[in-house]
Amino acid sequence: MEDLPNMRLTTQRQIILEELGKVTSHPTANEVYDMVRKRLPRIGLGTVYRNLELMAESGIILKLEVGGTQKRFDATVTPHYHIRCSSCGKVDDIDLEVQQEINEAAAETCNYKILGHHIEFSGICSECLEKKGEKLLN
Amino acid sequence: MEDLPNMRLTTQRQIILEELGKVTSHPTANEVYDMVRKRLPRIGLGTVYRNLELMAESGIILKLEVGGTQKRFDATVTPHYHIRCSSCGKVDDIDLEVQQEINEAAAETCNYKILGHHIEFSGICSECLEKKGEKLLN
DNA sequence: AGAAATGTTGATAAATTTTCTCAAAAACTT
DNA sequence: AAGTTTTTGAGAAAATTTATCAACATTTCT
Repeated sequence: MEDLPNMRLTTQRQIILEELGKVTSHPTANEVYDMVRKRLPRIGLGTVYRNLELMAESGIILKLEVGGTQKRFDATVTPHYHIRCSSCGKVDDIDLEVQQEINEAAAETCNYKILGHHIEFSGICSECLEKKGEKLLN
Repeated sequence: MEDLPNMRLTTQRQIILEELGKVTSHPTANEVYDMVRKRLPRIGLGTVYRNLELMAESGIILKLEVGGTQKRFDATVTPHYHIRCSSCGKVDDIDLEVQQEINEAAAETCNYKILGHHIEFSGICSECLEKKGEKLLN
């Protein structure tokens, strides 16, 4: 938690951040590990986990705890929603305006202090729709 | 997947369903296991996982893949939203009307076939707010 | 009712994902 | 450049979930 005093900019951190910034998918820690390993073959998986977690805590990146068993990470920190393919599990951004007003609506219905919200759509991506079409033709 | 032909109503299934129906929290598989074990001490954790999964697939209960590392289950299958305490991790229902119209809005912005959506609010529950207050006083 | 077929359980092993430990290495300070 | 603090990599360990399978239970078929 207390990582603001002396958070060092190591090669590992730079490259993790760069690689995450390159993709619009929302890779899991293990996928980031694979991406980073091409440039830093000796990096440890623990280092990737540790730094993704630290960066998420300090707000540099976003940690998505969406459907599926694994956490996913996103270099885009401006608020936006996601859609997850129920068939293949991939997660895309969805370009829908953020509805700040529902936070107030929510605050009235419960005694939580509301911090924010996230909307996750579920659907079938175009690739999987095509595959299903193929199957139906056979 | 193919569980419609002859899905038997065993004692284990009945009790899992009953215990899940008793609570408004959204217990994890392990919490359900603890609840059920008081009545069926010899039940296996695998049986609980297996049946929660089967019931979720057949639509009898809801599987929530909300924040946090564990899956949670809900005996209420009518659509509703959730709020998760960022401090203690518990999940409550939130009584906000379901916004069906955002599905159409989402459909226009991407080429997925939209199946649905879920909103997860994050906040601090009243218990945790109190605890924080106590800490500040010390 | 008894035999055969099918479905389920509990126990355990295994897989998956994430976190922890710690000596060595790297990055900052002075 | 020596001292201090932070980070790394490697591996062990923890936590959660899924798979395996023989024994048991339920249903179906004579």
